[in-house]
Amino acid sequence: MATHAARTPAGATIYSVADAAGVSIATVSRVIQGTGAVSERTRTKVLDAIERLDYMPTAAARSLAVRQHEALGLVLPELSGPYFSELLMGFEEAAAEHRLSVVLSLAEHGGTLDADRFARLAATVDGIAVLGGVVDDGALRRIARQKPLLVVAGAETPGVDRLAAENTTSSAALTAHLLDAHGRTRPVFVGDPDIAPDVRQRFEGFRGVLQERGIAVPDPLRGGLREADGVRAAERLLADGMPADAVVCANDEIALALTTRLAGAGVGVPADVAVTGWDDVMAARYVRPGLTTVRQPVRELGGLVARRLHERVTGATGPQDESVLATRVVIRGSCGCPEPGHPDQRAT
Amino acid sequence: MATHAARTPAGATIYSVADAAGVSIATVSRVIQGTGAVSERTRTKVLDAIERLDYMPTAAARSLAVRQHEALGLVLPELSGPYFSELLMGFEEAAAEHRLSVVLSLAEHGGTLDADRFARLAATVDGIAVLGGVVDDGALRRIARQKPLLVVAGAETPGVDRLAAENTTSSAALTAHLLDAHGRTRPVFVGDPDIAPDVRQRFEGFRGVLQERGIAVPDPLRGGLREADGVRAAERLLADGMPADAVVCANDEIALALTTRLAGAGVGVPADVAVTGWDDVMAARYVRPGLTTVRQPVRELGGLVARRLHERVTGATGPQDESVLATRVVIRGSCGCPEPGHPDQRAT
DNA sequence: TTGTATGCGTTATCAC
DNA sequence: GTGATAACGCATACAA
Repeated sequence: MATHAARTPAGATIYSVADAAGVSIATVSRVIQGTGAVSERTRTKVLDAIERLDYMPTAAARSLAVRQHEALGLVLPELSGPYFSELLMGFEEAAAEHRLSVVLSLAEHGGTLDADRFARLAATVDGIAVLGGVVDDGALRRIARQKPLLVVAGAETPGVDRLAAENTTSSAALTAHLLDAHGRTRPVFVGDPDIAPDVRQRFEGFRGVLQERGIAVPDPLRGGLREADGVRAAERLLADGMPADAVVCANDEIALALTTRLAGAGVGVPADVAVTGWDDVMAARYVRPGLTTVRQPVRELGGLVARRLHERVTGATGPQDESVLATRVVIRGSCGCPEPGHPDQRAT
Repeated sequence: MATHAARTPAGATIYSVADAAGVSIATVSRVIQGTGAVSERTRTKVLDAIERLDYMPTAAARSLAVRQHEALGLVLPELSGPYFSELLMGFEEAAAEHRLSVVLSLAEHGGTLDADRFARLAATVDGIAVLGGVVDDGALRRIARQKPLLVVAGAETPGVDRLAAENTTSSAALTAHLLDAHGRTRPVFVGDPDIAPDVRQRFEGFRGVLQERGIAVPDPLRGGLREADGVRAAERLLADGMPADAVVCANDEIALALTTRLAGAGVGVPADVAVTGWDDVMAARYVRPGLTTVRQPVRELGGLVARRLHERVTGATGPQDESVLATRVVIRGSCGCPEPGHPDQRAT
């Protein structure tokens, strides 16, 4: 049965509580916040009234009075894979530690959050974190003038602070591993550098190693970051007569799907072609061969973002930004290394 | 550089805009909301002033005035696996369609959200959805008296509306499939029925089929829902001399880890023992044999929850709740069925 | 079409 | 220790 709003038509306010307790609203406010001195006697009277009336303060009124929303905003793209979930968890946890609530906005599939929704979000929070590429630069800068704003794993935008996990170096390490440890000579990168800043950085790491060694850098196989894109990349490779003996993929979904599609065509991994991914999703541990990939401290990143934002909001710090968190290459069998005890049972 | 708060020390308000445009705040409010009639001339004047001053309305003030937060709350446990992410996405999308923002609270690992955080969340939204078991009944009922509250996939609580995906029937179907199609005679359930209402329902479906056929119902192998719990379950089975030829797991993580641990001990799936999971995670499609599991319309569920909540908030509907969404058994190789073209490339 | 005035439910600054 | 009372920034009924 619909029960609410039956007992208290308009909801109890601080006034009704004050009335019921026979005190002023100032006193009620004092006992609620534990601020100022209140006699034990009146204190219990007030608490009693609150209990009886099921009083629940209206956050909006408080926000208006203290001129703070006590909330942080977070804008993410689709929540696919463990990356965004982890980021969100870290963010939420850190926010909660500061008694801040988190307001979440998700961009529609693959696109960017429309300016109107973004503005409305901004109006309800004290600071905002945005995943790179999910909001266009104009809207970004417009909001940045008004409230603390952080871009996560995004491109560098003048006047906007940035936080990210390291990409270029680990991509270079991965690529070098393929060439040096496994003697691969025709590596190719799968992923569109223009789709996101971190994909670009991963490609840059790849490109750098090839150039160092005087290997011609093949055009990346451009496409999205989902399984279907991995299948497509595999088919393009197949159609071109497999012009590669190593494939550095922008993420695990692509790598997994590509590997399977290749296997379906009789191309073996890692025998015929080595494959690597990015993110270390659960499936990377369970497939055979295990997928060599890169693990990012995503949760920590999320926490760091929330804390930084809070610092900005409270004005507790200067502009010491542009932090980059270290990542870790996880070696399994898909690059050609001997498979370590499979699967790696340490759940992420 | 920290740029905000430099240009507009206290932030522009509707008053400063009215001043700058040479009109009253009522007019400003009108052009902002598109309510009432405003001459084109003053309209542009106002829009101009807004632009110049970088005016951004304060949501709290509006909320106070309209007596609505225009926001929905969502309480979830840890965001592991695709289940909660999907739910969240469906919820957010539907909320956005009604121009409602979503504020999210995550319970600390495995525990319940503390009453204080829950109350504070409730104070900032118009309605709340809570995942079953994440908030204790007392707090639940207390809030339910004040605001629309929905429990997702939870136990039935008097006075609290509930929404869920179907569990019992599909669990029964899965179990019957194992017994009838594959001639298994010693099935066992892995998961703790007391850990969550849907696990209980899955066990009930399992139990029902066994009882129907006069098979003694073995105690469930109790444990959590993570990979480590699957490993533990496998080891208990191994230690007991494999008293089962079919294992119905409460979710895919458990099933995957258990299968791998069993394989490590020389027990083959599905040859020696059939295994099934729940949720259809990505890894379920990529392992060999593919994992037979159950797919739930989680995203739709999330959307339904948000819409229902919005109906309650706007008072647009009566108490026609207790909806249950249908699920679908996904047959792959781990139950003993011939593997269909692997993997099933239709990304979820 | 536009302006005035009041209310929304808190917090906080004063007096007492 | 307690109580008036003025913000806080917006929406809106009512006048003009």
